[in-house]
Amino acid sequence: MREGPTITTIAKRAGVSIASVSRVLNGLPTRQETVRKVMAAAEELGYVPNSVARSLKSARTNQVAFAMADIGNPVYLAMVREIQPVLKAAGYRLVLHSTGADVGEEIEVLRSLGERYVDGLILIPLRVTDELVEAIAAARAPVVVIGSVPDGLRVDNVRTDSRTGLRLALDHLYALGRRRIGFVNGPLDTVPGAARAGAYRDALAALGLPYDPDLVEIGDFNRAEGAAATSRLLARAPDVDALMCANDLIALGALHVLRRAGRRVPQHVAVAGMDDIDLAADAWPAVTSVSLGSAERGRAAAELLLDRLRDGDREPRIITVPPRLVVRASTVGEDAAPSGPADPAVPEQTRPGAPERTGTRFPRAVPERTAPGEDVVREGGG
Amino acid sequence: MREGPTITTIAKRAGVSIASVSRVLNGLPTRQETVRKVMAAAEELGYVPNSVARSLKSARTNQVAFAMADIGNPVYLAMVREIQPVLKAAGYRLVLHSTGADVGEEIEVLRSLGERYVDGLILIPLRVTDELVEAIAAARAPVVVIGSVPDGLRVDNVRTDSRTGLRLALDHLYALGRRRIGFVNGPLDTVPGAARAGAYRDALAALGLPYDPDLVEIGDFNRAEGAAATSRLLARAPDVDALMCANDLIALGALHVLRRAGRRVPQHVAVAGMDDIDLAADAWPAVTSVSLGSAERGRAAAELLLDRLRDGDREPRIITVPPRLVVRASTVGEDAAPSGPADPAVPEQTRPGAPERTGTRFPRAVPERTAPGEDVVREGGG
DNA sequence: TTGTACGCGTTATCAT
DNA sequence: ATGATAACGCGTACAA
Repeated sequence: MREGPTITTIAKRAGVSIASVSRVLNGLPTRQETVRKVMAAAEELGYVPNSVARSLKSARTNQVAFAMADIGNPVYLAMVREIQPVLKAAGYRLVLHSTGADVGEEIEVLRSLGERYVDGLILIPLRVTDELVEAIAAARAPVVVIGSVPDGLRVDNVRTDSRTGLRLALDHLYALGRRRIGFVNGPLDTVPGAARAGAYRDALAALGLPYDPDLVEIGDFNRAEGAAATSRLLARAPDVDALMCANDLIALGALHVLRRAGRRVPQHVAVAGMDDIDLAADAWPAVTSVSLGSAERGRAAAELLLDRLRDGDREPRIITVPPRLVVRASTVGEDAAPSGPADPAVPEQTRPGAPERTGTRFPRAVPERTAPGEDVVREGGG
Repeated sequence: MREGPTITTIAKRAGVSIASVSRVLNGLPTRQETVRKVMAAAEELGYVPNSVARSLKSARTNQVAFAMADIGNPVYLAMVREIQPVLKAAGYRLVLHSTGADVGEEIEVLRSLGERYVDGLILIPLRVTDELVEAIAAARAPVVVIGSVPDGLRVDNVRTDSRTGLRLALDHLYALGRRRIGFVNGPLDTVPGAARAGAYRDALAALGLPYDPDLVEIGDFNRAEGAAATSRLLARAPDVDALMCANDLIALGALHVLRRAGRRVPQHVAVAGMDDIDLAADAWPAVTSVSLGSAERGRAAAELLLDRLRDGDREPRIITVPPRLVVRASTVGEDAAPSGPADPAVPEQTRPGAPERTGTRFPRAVPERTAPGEDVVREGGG
């Protein structure tokens, strides 16, 4: 782990000037003999250009930051998995920031852009305060925000339409005959929480259903809190026949509680979630979910940022990823003998677009049929 | 997004030299009046020190890289979640590399350390080739390797003992009366795959059980391949009464296949996995798993690296995280009435150490009993 | 106490 | 074609 060689080292070794070394290394026109000597010296010394010095000179770091609340969240994880390869292909490294859903930390990340350690930032805030908006506007490097931001904030933006998404799910539940549709939401002071609360009311109104406060509960956007909130809701509204969950983790918690309470899903209570995370498809029964295109949003954000890094002066752009309802067993599953042969599997449907992914990642090679929805045939086995 | 101010800008504004600005900003003894002027100017201009220039001067970047196969893998994810806050607390940023389990990419990351964009690297290779070992030895920055490396390689190292871990699980299965214990392993050309293959044979021998090739199948370390491999194994050895899976994802795939095949878990076939990922505890039935301390290993690696960054000359250190068997319903679950009141919950046990985590993350506030293992009382309901 | 000047490693400009 | 030299922004001896 000795000191690394610099162009100066190479210059001495090759008996030329540092300028020549630089030219050779950068492929600028140089005499063959010089090229040979420099390359040889560089090879022998195991030269690797110092990216810090290069950054200082070029004012570019080839690094991009991604800041989200917690990488443990499947939605953010799905985004990172898309963002990383896109950036990598473009020659950028990824710096990860976990803000713990703390606005202060998000603002701190935005301020830190002044340190110039990255060329840009992809930010996905949970709560959008005035202070955050100011920080975004004052950012010293290009920023792409995933999520809704106030109109007038000139920033590249990737969003989805969770209102329409929730509407898709409620229409689906209604079409199945459900009329007592509960709603387990996340905190109202978060952007998604607030949006989904409004969307729920609107959707009910559009369907001609009354808004019943007893049918609404709030917990955090995770499985444990989702379970707790569902318990409270069940206690207050025992006649609920469907549960709309503000995200899939909440839905998984709901499934757990419903099973414990002896309620069959979907026979007694249909369950739908949002985000279409992998676990939703793998759950038992598989969870009907509104895909908000996490992966697509991640990719779009990365590409938007890369584009902006090429042309810093273009107008801010907004990309909207449409929601899709992915229907699975938790809303349309059917009864079956506990160990008997599978009933006709319920095909997974995607609306409104064409199906882009399946509810399961099992290869065709598996002998057993692994069509989505099959698990439901065992769910109610009692 | 105008050009950021530098110390030169501030110097002019405050009417002092750049040296004075630097002194003030670094808290060196300076006249009060000068301090005031400089701070005022810096404040007005919104000065933020340029980390690139600082790095060039100090030869430290305050960045650390973490390279693993795929952040989507729950084990690596658990590590990142531990590593990130530890590094952050020490003032380091995290640069993420996904190598896709490609040795070439891992070597590339090691070589790139010569670019000096990070102060150190935490690497978790899946396959350890001679070339990789050479690259580690020749690394231009401190490296901490998670996983087993050849003796004699002088590098900070965090490992676990998956052989003993697998032994714990097999002893457990044997104690439960299982004698036809199958093994669903990952690729043999990976370090964990090879180690576990040997451990399986050794453990069988120690227990006085014969080694039966029909009881062994190999797939990749994921759910889909685990399911496929399990299917093949079931076809070849229908009398299998226990399945040891080389990791939890494989175990989840096995659960799926067993359910489809009408085999009850654990009544007909007991299932055990490795890694103790969150999904193991949340599965249905909850999966008995050998914890290899992913989080602990991540934290240990981060701390080892930080320590090394403070003292680059100390001897390489090896930290071994002991495996623990976490017993859950997939091996010790019992029958119960499908919808009746819960049987005495099977307590989650941890061996050999004391229990450090529970099999569920539901809060006590949840009305229903949420003791670990409770799911098993409903599992066999058929 | 403060200012000048140099170096970190690279790229780019300008003579030669 | 090549070499000397000036930036990039910061920290720090050294001189004043």
